[in-house]
Amino acid sequence: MKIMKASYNDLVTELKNKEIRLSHQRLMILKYMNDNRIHPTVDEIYTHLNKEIPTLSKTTIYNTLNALVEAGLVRIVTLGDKESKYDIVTDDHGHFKCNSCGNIYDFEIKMESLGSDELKDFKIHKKDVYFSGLCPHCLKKKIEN
Amino acid sequence: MKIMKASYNDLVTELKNKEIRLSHQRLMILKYMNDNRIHPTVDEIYTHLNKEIPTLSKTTIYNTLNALVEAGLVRIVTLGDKESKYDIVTDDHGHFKCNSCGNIYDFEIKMESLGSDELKDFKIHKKDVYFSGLCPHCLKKKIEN
DNA sequence: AATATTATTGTAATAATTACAGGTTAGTAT
DNA sequence: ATACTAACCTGTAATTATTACAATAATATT
Repeated sequence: MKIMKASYNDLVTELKNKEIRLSHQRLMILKYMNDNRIHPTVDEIYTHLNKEIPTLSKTTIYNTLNALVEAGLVRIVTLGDKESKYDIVTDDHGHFKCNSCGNIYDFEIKMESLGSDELKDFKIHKKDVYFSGLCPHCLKKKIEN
Repeated sequence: MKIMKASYNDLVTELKNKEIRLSHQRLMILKYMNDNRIHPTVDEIYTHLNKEIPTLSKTTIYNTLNALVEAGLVRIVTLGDKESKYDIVTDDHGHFKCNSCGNIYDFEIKMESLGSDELKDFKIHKKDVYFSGLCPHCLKKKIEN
């Protein structure tokens, strides 16, 4: 997993490598994603960054995220909620969603072991593994009550 | 996988077991899901059934599907599209979505092999595996052109 | 520093899903 | 069979995430 958080300069380099033009908004969005590994929604990004950039528009966040997804720097996580979530960790890993608190937990997974004979003639571009249930924290709470 | 298609009477029994009241609409929707294993959207169900039940409302389809999901007779498949898809096969299996033709293919998968130490204290209710890429058919077309 | 290209912003449009109220139907008891 | 009650169906309106678009602003290059 891309656990290491990148420095500001690294982010600039990443964007340049992908031929994405630099802008204050884009860098702030990418920096937020890099510093806060919480699979944020557009709204969460907006709420947070709006304090620093009061003129920020949600459209910009959508546009930026779409560009980052296109460039492979960010992945969309669709866990059945209405709002899409965005993940800066693009290496293969699973997502667990707690149905009680809503938190999302990453977990490692051996994607190779998922190969299926039925798919031998398919070209697989993307593999997503989503689990859901109760996290240890909520499980404990539930037992106590 | 629940490959066997159920008879009409089986469907009636299934609903009664889950304490879902019988109605013409519900039975028709369930029958459609049972006969057409295409992971249909609400709109597809509506378009098809509207021929037989001209007064059918989309709200009814939403309500019915929500009830069926609640009862565990149907699963929602969220593959990044705007519209949700619904799957009557509730046994564990993976979904492959072709990015070219949009078709969804089921494939078997050993969900047990997906266990992760990191999740040993989690209560897992649901496991979803989504792949995407190109199906053999579209792959062949692409090579030819 | 000037210019051309691209990004940002705000508003308006789109579209999936849900809320709601009134008429209808299914299940049950008589 | 009939009547009754609770639940369902339907159509419209509301909600909400995302995209489209046009005018303004910022970025990169010469």
